[in-house]
Amino acid sequence: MIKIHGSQVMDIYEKLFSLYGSQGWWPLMEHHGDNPTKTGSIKGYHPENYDLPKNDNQRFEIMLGAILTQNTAWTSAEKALFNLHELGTINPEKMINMDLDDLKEAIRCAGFLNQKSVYIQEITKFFISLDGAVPTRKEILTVKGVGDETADSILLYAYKKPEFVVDAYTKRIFYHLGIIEDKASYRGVKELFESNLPRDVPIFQEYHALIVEHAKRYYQKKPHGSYDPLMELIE
DNA sequence: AACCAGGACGTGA
DNA sequence: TCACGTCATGGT
Repeated sequence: MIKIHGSQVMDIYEKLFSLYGSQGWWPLMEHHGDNPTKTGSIKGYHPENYDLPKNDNQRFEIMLGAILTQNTAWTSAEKALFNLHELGTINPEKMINMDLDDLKEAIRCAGFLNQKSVYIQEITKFFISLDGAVPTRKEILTVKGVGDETADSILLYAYKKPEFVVDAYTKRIFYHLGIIEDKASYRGVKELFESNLPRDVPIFQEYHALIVEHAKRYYQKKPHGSYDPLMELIE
Protein backbone atom coordinates (compact mmCIF):
# COMPACT_ATOMS: atom_id res chain seq x y z
CA MET A 1 0.00 0.00 0.00
CA ILE A 2 1.46 3.29 -1.04
CA LYS A 3 2.24 5.80 1.67
CA ILE A 4 1.53 8.93 -0.39
CA HIS A 5 -2.13 7.96 -0.32
CA GLY A 6 -2.26 8.19 3.45
CA SER A 7 -3.77 11.65 3.72
CA GLN A 8 -6.35 10.77 1.11
CA VAL A 9 -7.82 8.20 3.48
CA MET A 10 -8.85 10.93 5.89
CA ASP A 11 -9.85 13.36 3.13
CA ILE A 12 -12.21 10.79 1.66
CA TYR A 13 -13.74 10.11 5.06
CA GLU A 14 -14.51 13.77 5.58
CA LYS A 15 -15.96 14.10 2.10
CA LEU A 16 -18.22 11.08 2.59
CA PHE A 17 -19.36 12.30 5.99
CA SER A 18 -20.17 15.73 4.59
CA LEU A 19 -22.17 14.08 1.81
CA TYR A 20 -24.19 11.57 3.82
CA GLY A 21 -23.77 12.37 7.53
CA SER A 22 -23.94 9.91 10.41
CA GLN A 23 -25.04 6.45 9.28
CA GLY A 24 -26.17 4.96 12.58
CA TRP A 25 -24.67 1.50 12.15
CA TRP A 26 -25.15 -1.29 13.20
CA PRO A 27 -28.95 -1.34 12.68
CA LEU A 28 -30.86 -2.92 15.57
CA MET A 29 -34.46 -4.15 15.76
CA GLU A 30 -35.18 -1.93 18.71
CA HIS A 31 -34.63 1.11 16.54
CA HIS A 32 -37.10 0.24 13.82
CA GLY A 33 -39.06 3.37 13.21
CA ASP A 34 -36.28 5.84 13.90
CA ASN A 35 -35.93 8.09 10.93
CA PRO A 36 -32.71 8.04 8.96
CA THR A 37 -32.51 8.87 5.27
CA LYS A 38 -30.59 6.27 3.33
CA THR A 39 -30.89 3.87 0.45
CA GLY A 40 -32.53 0.49 0.90
CA SER A 41 -33.97 -0.32 4.27
CA ILE A 42 -34.85 2.61 6.47
CA LYS A 43 -35.16 0.55 9.63
CA GLY A 44 -32.98 0.05 12.65
CA TYR A 45 -30.33 2.73 12.17
CA HIS A 46 -29.46 5.10 14.99
CA PRO A 47 -27.47 8.11 13.70
CA GLU A 48 -25.20 9.89 16.17
CA ASN A 49 -25.86 7.31 18.85
CA TYR A 50 -22.59 5.51 19.62
CA ASP A 51 -23.73 3.92 22.88
CA LEU A 52 -25.17 0.80 21.26
CA PRO A 53 -25.37 -2.11 21.67
CA LYS A 54 -26.45 -1.82 25.27
CA ASN A 55 -26.72 -5.46 26.28
CA ASP A 56 -25.66 -9.00 25.40
CA ASN A 57 -28.82 -9.75 23.47
CA GLN A 58 -28.11 -6.86 21.13
CA ARG A 59 -24.54 -8.10 20.68
CA PHE A 60 -25.98 -11.47 19.76
CA GLU A 61 -28.37 -9.79 17.32
CA ILE A 62 -25.42 -8.10 15.60
CA MET A 63 -23.61 -11.43 15.28
CA LEU A 64 -26.65 -13.04 13.68
CA GLY A 65 -27.05 -10.12 11.31
CA ALA A 66 -23.37 -10.24 10.37
CA ILE A 67 -23.72 -13.87 9.29
CA LEU A 68 -27.10 -13.45 7.63
CA THR A 69 -25.90 -10.56 5.46
CA GLN A 70 -22.89 -12.42 4.05
CA ASN A 71 -23.04 -11.93 0.27
CA THR A 72 -26.68 -10.96 0.71
CA ALA A 73 -28.61 -7.68 0.65
CA TRP A 74 -29.27 -6.30 4.11
CA THR A 75 -32.99 -6.06 3.31
CA SER A 76 -33.01 -9.85 2.99
CA ALA A 77 -30.94 -10.45 6.11
CA GLU A 78 -33.26 -8.13 7.98
CA LYS A 79 -36.32 -10.16 7.03
CA ALA A 80 -34.64 -13.27 8.38
CA LEU A 81 -33.81 -11.43 11.59
CA PHE A 82 -37.41 -10.35 11.92
CA ASN A 83 -38.55 -13.97 11.52
CA LEU A 84 -36.18 -14.99 14.30
CA HIS A 85 -37.45 -12.14 16.42
CA GLU A 86 -41.03 -13.38 15.97
CA LEU A 87 -39.91 -16.81 17.09
CA GLY A 88 -38.18 -15.33 20.13
CA THR A 89 -34.84 -16.82 19.17
CA ILE A 90 -32.67 -13.71 19.04
CA ASN A 91 -31.50 -15.06 22.33
CA PRO A 92 -28.63 -17.50 22.65
CA GLU A 93 -30.39 -19.92 25.04
CA LYS A 94 -33.50 -20.03 22.85
CA MET A 95 -31.45 -20.26 19.66
CA ILE A 96 -29.37 -23.18 20.87
CA ASN A 97 -32.57 -25.16 21.47
CA MET A 98 -34.16 -24.25 18.15
CA ASP A 99 -34.86 -27.06 15.68
CA LEU A 100 -32.45 -26.90 12.74
CA ASP A 101 -35.18 -27.19 10.12
CA ASP A 102 -37.17 -24.41 11.76
CA LEU A 103 -34.05 -22.27 11.74
CA LYS A 104 -33.53 -22.95 8.04
CA GLU A 105 -37.08 -21.93 7.21
CA ALA A 106 -36.78 -18.74 9.23
CA ILE A 107 -33.64 -17.63 7.39
CA ARG A 108 -34.46 -19.00 3.93
CA CYS A 109 -35.11 -15.47 2.63
CA ALA A 110 -31.46 -14.57 3.31
CA GLY A 111 -30.09 -17.36 1.12
CA PHE A 112 -27.39 -19.99 1.79
CA LEU A 113 -29.74 -21.48 4.38
CA ASN A 114 -27.87 -24.76 4.74
CA GLN A 115 -24.58 -23.05 5.53
CA LYS A 116 -25.87 -20.07 7.46
CA SER A 117 -28.07 -22.19 9.73
CA VAL A 118 -25.01 -24.18 10.82
CA TYR A 119 -22.93 -21.00 11.13
CA ILE A 120 -25.59 -19.53 13.40
CA GLN A 121 -25.55 -22.62 15.59
CA GLU A 122 -21.77 -22.43 15.76
CA ILE A 123 -21.61 -18.78 16.73
CA THR A 124 -24.40 -19.27 19.26
CA LYS A 125 -22.36 -21.96 21.03
CA PHE A 126 -19.34 -19.67 20.89
CA PHE A 127 -21.29 -16.73 22.29
CA ILE A 128 -22.63 -18.79 25.18
CA SER A 129 -19.13 -20.07 25.94
CA LEU A 130 -17.91 -16.48 26.24
CA ASP A 131 -20.17 -16.01 29.24
CA GLY A 132 -20.00 -12.24 28.89
CA ALA A 133 -16.30 -11.99 28.07
CA VAL A 134 -15.01 -9.98 25.11
CA PRO A 135 -13.55 -12.29 22.46
CA THR A 136 -10.26 -11.64 20.67
CA ARG A 137 -10.12 -11.47 16.89
CA LYS A 138 -8.26 -14.76 16.76
CA GLU A 139 -10.90 -16.45 18.91
CA ILE A 140 -13.80 -15.25 16.77
CA LEU A 141 -12.03 -16.43 13.64
CA THR A 142 -12.04 -20.01 14.95
CA VAL A 143 -15.82 -20.09 14.57
CA LYS A 144 -16.88 -21.78 11.34
CA GLY A 145 -18.67 -19.21 9.21
CA VAL A 146 -16.78 -16.23 10.58
CA GLY A 147 -14.14 -14.88 8.21
CA ASP A 148 -12.16 -11.64 8.26
CA GLU A 149 -15.00 -9.25 7.46
CA THR A 150 -17.56 -10.84 9.75
CA ALA A 151 -15.03 -10.95 12.60
CA ASP A 152 -14.18 -7.28 12.20
CA SER A 153 -17.85 -6.32 11.91
CA ILE A 154 -18.61 -8.11 15.16
CA LEU A 155 -15.62 -6.57 16.95
CA LEU A 156 -16.29 -3.05 15.67
CA TYR A 157 -20.07 -2.89 16.00
CA ALA A 158 -20.90 -5.35 18.77
CA TYR A 159 -17.80 -4.85 20.97
CA LYS A 160 -16.69 -1.35 19.94
CA LYS A 161 -13.16 -2.51 19.20
CA PRO A 162 -11.17 -0.37 16.70
CA GLU A 163 -11.00 -2.96 13.89
CA PHE A 164 -11.54 -1.57 10.41
CA VAL A 165 -14.02 -3.55 8.30
CA VAL A 166 -13.09 -4.18 4.66
CA ASP A 167 -15.74 -5.41 2.27
CA ALA A 168 -16.11 -5.86 -1.48
CA TYR A 169 -17.33 -2.27 -1.83
CA THR A 170 -14.24 -0.94 -0.06
CA LYS A 171 -11.96 -2.67 -2.51
CA ARG A 172 -14.10 -1.66 -5.48
CA ILE A 173 -14.12 2.04 -4.60
CA PHE A 174 -10.47 2.36 -3.60
CA TYR A 175 -9.32 0.37 -6.59
CA HIS A 176 -11.30 2.68 -8.85
CA LEU A 177 -9.72 5.69 -7.14
CA GLY A 178 -6.28 4.21 -7.81
CA ILE A 179 -5.39 3.88 -4.14
CA ILE A 180 -5.10 0.10 -3.88
CA GLU A 181 -4.08 -2.72 -6.17
CA ASP A 182 -6.51 -4.84 -8.11
CA LYS A 183 -6.00 -7.87 -5.91
CA ALA A 184 -5.05 -6.22 -2.65
CA SER A 185 -5.31 -8.56 0.33
CA TYR A 186 -7.84 -8.09 3.10
CA ARG A 187 -5.13 -7.37 5.63
CA GLY A 188 -3.34 -4.97 3.32
CA VAL A 189 -6.43 -2.83 2.83
CA LYS A 190 -7.31 -3.05 6.52
CA GLU A 191 -3.85 -1.77 7.43
CA LEU A 192 -4.07 1.09 4.94
CA PHE A 193 -7.08 2.44 6.80
CA GLU A 194 -5.95 1.65 10.32
CA SER A 195 -2.52 3.24 9.82
CA ASN A 196 -3.95 6.47 8.40
CA LEU A 197 -6.86 7.04 10.74
CA PRO A 198 -7.11 7.90 14.43
CA ARG A 199 -7.84 4.72 16.39
CA ASP A 200 -11.37 5.92 17.02
CA VAL A 201 -14.33 3.54 17.11
CA PRO A 202 -17.03 6.00 15.92
CA ILE A 203 -14.82 6.98 12.96
CA PHE A 204 -14.23 3.33 12.03
CA GLN A 205 -17.95 2.63 12.40
CA GLU A 206 -19.00 5.57 10.29
CA TYR A 207 -16.34 5.08 7.63
CA HIS A 208 -17.30 1.54 6.77
CA ALA A 209 -21.00 2.44 6.76
CA LEU A 210 -20.31 5.49 4.58
CA ILE A 211 -18.40 3.35 2.11
CA VAL A 212 -21.38 1.02 1.80
CA GLU A 213 -23.77 3.93 1.34
CA HIS A 214 -21.52 5.53 -1.26
CA ALA A 215 -21.03 2.26 -3.15
CA LYS A 216 -24.77 1.68 -3.31
CA ARG A 217 -25.09 5.01 -5.09
CA TYR A 218 -22.14 4.87 -7.50
CA TYR A 219 -20.70 1.34 -7.65
CA GLN A 220 -23.59 -1.08 -8.05
CA LYS A 221 -24.16 -1.18 -11.76
CA LYS A 222 -21.38 -1.07 -14.30
CA PRO A 223 -19.40 0.84 -15.22
CA HIS A 224 -18.37 1.13 -11.58
CA GLY A 225 -17.74 4.61 -10.27
CA SER A 226 -18.80 6.75 -13.20
CA TYR A 227 -19.16 10.31 -11.98
CA ASP A 228 -17.94 9.35 -8.52
CA PRO A 229 -17.68 12.72 -6.69
CA LEU A 230 -14.69 11.32 -4.78
CA MET A 231 -12.65 11.57 -7.98
CA GLU A 232 -12.30 15.29 -7.26
CA LEU A 233 -10.02 14.38 -4.37
CA ILE A 234 -7.63 12.36 -6.51
CA GLU A 235 -4.55 14.02 -7.99
C1' DA B 1 -32.65 -12.80 -18.25
C1' DA B 2 -28.22 -12.13 -16.58
C1' DC B 3 -26.21 -10.04 -12.68
C1' DC B 4 -25.36 -8.74 -7.97
C1' DA B 5 -26.07 -8.73 -2.81
C1' DG B 6 -22.66 -5.24 3.65
C1' DG B 7 -18.52 -13.57 2.22
C1' DA B 8 -16.71 -17.96 3.81
C1' DC B 9 -15.17 -22.55 3.04
C1' DG B 10 -12.93 -26.48 0.72
C1' DT B 11 -9.88 -27.81 -2.64
C1' DG B 12 -5.81 -28.01 -5.46
C1' DA B 13 -2.02 -25.72 -7.45
C1' DT C 1 -0.34 -18.02 0.09
C1' DC C 2 -3.70 -17.79 -4.01
C1' DA C 3 -7.17 -18.80 -7.51
C1' DC C 4 -11.45 -21.01 -8.27
C1' DG C 5 -15.99 -23.41 -7.67
C1' DT C 6 -19.81 -23.70 -4.51
C1' DC C 7 -23.46 -22.21 -1.69
C1' DA C 8 -29.56 -19.97 -2.24
C1' DT C 9 -32.71 -16.45 -2.45
C1' DG C 10 -34.58 -12.00 -3.94
C1' DG C 11 -34.43 -7.68 -6.40
C1' DT C 12 -33.35 -5.04 -10.81
